Amino acid sequence: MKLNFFNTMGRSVQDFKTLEPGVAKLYCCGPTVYNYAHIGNLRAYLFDDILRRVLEYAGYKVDHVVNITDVGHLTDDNDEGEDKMVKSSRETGKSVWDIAEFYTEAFFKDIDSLNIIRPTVTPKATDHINEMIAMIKRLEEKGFTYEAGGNIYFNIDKSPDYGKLALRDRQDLHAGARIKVDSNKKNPHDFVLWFTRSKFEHQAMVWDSPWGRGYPGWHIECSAMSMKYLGEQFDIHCGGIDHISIHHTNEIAQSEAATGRKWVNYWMHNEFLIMNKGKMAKSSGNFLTLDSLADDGFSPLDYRYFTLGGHYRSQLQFSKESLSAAARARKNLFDKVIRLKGETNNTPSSIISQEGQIYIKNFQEHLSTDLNTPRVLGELWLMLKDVGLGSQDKLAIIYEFDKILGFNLENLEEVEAESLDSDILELIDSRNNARKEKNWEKADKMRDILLEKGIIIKDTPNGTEWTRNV
RNA sequence: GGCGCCGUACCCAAGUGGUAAGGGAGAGGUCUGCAAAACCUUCAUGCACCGGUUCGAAUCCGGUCGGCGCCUCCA
Repeated sequence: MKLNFFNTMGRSVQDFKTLEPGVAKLYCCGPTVYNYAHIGNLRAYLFDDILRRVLEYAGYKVDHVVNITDVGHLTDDNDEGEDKMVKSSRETGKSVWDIAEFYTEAFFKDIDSLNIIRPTVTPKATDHINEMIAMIKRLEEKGFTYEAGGNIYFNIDKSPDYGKLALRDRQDLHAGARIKVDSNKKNPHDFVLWFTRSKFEHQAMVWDSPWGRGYPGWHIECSAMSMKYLGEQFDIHCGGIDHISIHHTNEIAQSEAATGRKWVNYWMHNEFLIMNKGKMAKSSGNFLTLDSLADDGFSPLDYRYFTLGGHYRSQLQFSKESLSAAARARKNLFDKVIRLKGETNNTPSSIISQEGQIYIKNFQEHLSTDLNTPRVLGELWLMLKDVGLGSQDKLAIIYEFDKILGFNLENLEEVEAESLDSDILELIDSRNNARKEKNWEKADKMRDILLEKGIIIKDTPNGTEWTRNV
């Protein structure tokens, strides 16, 4: 299966070829673990998951690395801002290390509940300080750094093609548009590799280094850890669209300066989730977590379905209304799968018919054309409505699609008929007696009573069924 | 100030030169004592607006209006 992805480097859809045949090396920027991930953050990891699944579907062995940033960085846009980890620590009374551990666990819990396949490696920044120091030394030896005011800076004027990812000329850069430029910098866009003299007090995490006790700049961790786990060159680097101009630009500058050659072949960036006419952001309080969605009765898989309905490179409009639509669609899909399992005695076709193969072919085309998951969902519904297709074929095709969609439909089971309280069973019994007597008024009244107790009644030709009103 | 993206039905959202996918909601119907579920049918002569190119434009070009993002940590 041939894959084509939009590469931010070059801004075009390009054929995907790996450096090493059959192996795809993928690095995705991960979370800073000072707070819960909000659903906008999670959109990025859902995108990573689709990408990873498609690569595996296409036959690649995937080395998937996601960093855990447990070193704090700037909180916000004013000079009085403090380290995020320190801030969280102060507010909760826990140590920065406990904060990091707590939110790292929360992150894994979130991605597990979204059916995101765990990355092959999830390195923590604090476990790789030595690798970062080694890389800074390498840059220092090659003359890309300078020391000023106690900090070590990367000199972007030594990188001729600085800004190539962001498509910007140095001259166009308007530094300090919103913040004061660090007066230690030779070029306003130089960035810190190692801090020893932070303007922020109470830096809780510090390490010894050749330049003094301090802590690393933000960008260096991704360069150091990706190279450790994937090598000095690898295939794909992804992250949010906001990373293009600064973080990834700086990662490229320092990585290629260190090795003297091209670092990453494909750059893939996901767009933002938009809520209330603006991006979801922790700092503005304009954000929701998976848990807060659960409070409104949404399952994590509802959110997974929702994000699949939009293309990863388009902003996605979030609202309770749009999520409800996705939740409804997801439920309809699951119901349909359960019914198909019943009809086929849980036996999908081992060989899909000629007509069915068309859907598989379209499915693959949609994915190989820059991961068009909205079209995959469209294809799925067309297939399900196709009267010329047998149930066993449909089930087999669904399972094929689900390798990417990731709803774990093969293991989907009808909710076990839990034992009901005897008083509810009695109500159902007596309602059926009322129905036999054609006492509809009484029967309807009892149905209302059951509904109040959270039981939905369905009278089918095979008898009365009930489900819990979830 | 610089850079980038976007504007498609009630909502979400595909489609980037050949005559508007899909989902949700809504409407009508079959079935049912009624309901629910299921199934069927229906739902944009038009893609912000104005010009232009073309046999043909939601799609390309120019302009106008509106929205979002980045240039600061940030998915």
